[in-house]
Amino acid sequence: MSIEHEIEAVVAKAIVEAQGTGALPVFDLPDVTIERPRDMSFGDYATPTAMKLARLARMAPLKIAQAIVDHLELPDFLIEATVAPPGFINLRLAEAWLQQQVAVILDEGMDYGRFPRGAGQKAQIECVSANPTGPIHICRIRGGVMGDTLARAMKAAGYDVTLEYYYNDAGRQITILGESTQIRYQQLLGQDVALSDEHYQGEYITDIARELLAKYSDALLDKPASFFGDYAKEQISQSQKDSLGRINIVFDVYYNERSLYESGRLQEALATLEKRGYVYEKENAKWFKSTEFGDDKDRVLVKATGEPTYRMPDIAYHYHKAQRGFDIVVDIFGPDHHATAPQVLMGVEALGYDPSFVRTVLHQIVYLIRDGQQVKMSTRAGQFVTLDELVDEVGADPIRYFMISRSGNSPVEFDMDLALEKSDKNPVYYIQNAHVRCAGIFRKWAEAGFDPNADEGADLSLLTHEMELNFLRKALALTAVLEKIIVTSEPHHIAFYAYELAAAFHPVYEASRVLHSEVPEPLRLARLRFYRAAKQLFARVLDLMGMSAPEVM
RNA sequence: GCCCCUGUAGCUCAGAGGAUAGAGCGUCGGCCUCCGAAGCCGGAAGCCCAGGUUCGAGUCCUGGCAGGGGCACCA
Repeated sequence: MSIEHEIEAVVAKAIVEAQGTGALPVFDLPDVTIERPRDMSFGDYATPTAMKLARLARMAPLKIAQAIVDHLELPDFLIEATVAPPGFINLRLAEAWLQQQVAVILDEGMDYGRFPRGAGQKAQIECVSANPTGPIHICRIRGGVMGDTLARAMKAAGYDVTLEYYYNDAGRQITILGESTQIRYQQLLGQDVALSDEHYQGEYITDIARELLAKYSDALLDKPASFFGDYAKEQISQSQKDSLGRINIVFDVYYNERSLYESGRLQEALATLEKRGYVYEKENAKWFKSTEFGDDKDRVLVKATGEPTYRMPDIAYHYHKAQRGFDIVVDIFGPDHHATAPQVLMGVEALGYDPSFVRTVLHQIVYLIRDGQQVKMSTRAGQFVTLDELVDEVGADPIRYFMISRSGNSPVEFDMDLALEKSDKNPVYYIQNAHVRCAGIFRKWAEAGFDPNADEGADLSLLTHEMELNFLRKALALTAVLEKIIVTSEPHHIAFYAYELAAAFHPVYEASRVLHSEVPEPLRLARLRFYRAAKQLFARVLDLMGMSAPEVM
């Protein structure tokens, strides 16, 4: 449990106690909220509960606050509770307990900040879900990083998380892919054929055709376009997986649309919708009465040609998600899917499920900036920067960081020049440098011939520097940050947290020296312990972001 | 026309209904004889407009204004 929740419980208990002694009138307890005061001088935590209770209790907020404080049983981690106008209760952490966080961080290691919110719950996060027709667009990569980061937070909260990628491996797009590859293949063999505007123009198609030529020479000339489509699809899908792996995104499940047909789930979903009376025929097409769920017009499920629209498998897929028993499903959609997301939920509802287990997370576009200019991209026209190129150019860490460095509701400007910058201007370096600086201390310490584990059992009560304590206060906030990410489905909070943690660290590093000659020995060892914990914490936080924690840069 | 997102410092953005609205970049000014200055410290500078809800609104509601995205029997 986060410390905030522990404090909530303590305050709630005090209110009940106060009601028991008659210091407060009896009323139903509303939620107690705990926050960090703006001004640190007020304390470490605060609650505005007394002000919220004023109406219920018909008392002055200050009096309520005082009554609560009078009945407060301070746990060992709190040293002081005070009342401040207009009715805040401010709470202060015990310094000795704070110092012990160093030991806790080292004890818990890569589990630091864990909490059991999701224990026993199955969660699914769906993201990227790009079709295997070309390199993944940078916007989808954003969704992927958001999804993976959210998955890491949810795992820290004990959820059993399935990271899932849904893709269309049948239908029109694959047909066009096959034709494009076939035409390139024929061209390589000197035939006079040309791509139409509809075909994929990218160089990667020619690469695949070249591969086929090398493997099979001209033996494929009589193969149908579908052969080329299947081959290209496999190649592209594999390279998508490889590319995503390079930025530490590994999906647990690749769910393909074709399986919805093969398993009969799509047909079943459609039949169920029909049975429930949400489907009608018009102009030879089957329409979904989405207006009954608030849509502004009904939508086609099955075209006049007999082919389902993309909407039908989407609904069937979510039908299956519901059947698979996930307690929480998170769908991450880019700007091109904002409008269709609600329709899927309407489908789920029409199928008889409460759609509230599905949370849709929307995000805005990504602009790629190079030399101060926006790089224009178009998949079909073959103009794009691929994920591989991006990784080659700036590395995985900046991609991971910048993709979650903004709220999903804001666009991301991915500045490749900034990503490469090796200075405090680049938040990626700024954060990782904190880890590097810690590593440097231990490297120097070992090089000087000292016992590398000399800090074991150090006296942590010597860590009295205000900046050290500030860093530990920040460390303590990790659980609350993770919880906020899960509650709001907004993974960007971890990026801001990491930066703030680094910003709390660097002043310590400047002020609280370890290896300098004038530092007394017990203090040196305590500080060494502190930096060991700091290093561990940065490794933990970087891992939560899917980033590396380098020893040197 | 309808739907979604966004208007916070010169720029890019945080801000879970609470106290004096926070960062980064830029700008101005300080700090290296010992662990990475790849860093630290300090200054100036801001909530689109109008109503409403609330003890309390950057935050919630309504209406404007402005910008972005989307409204296919494409995915």
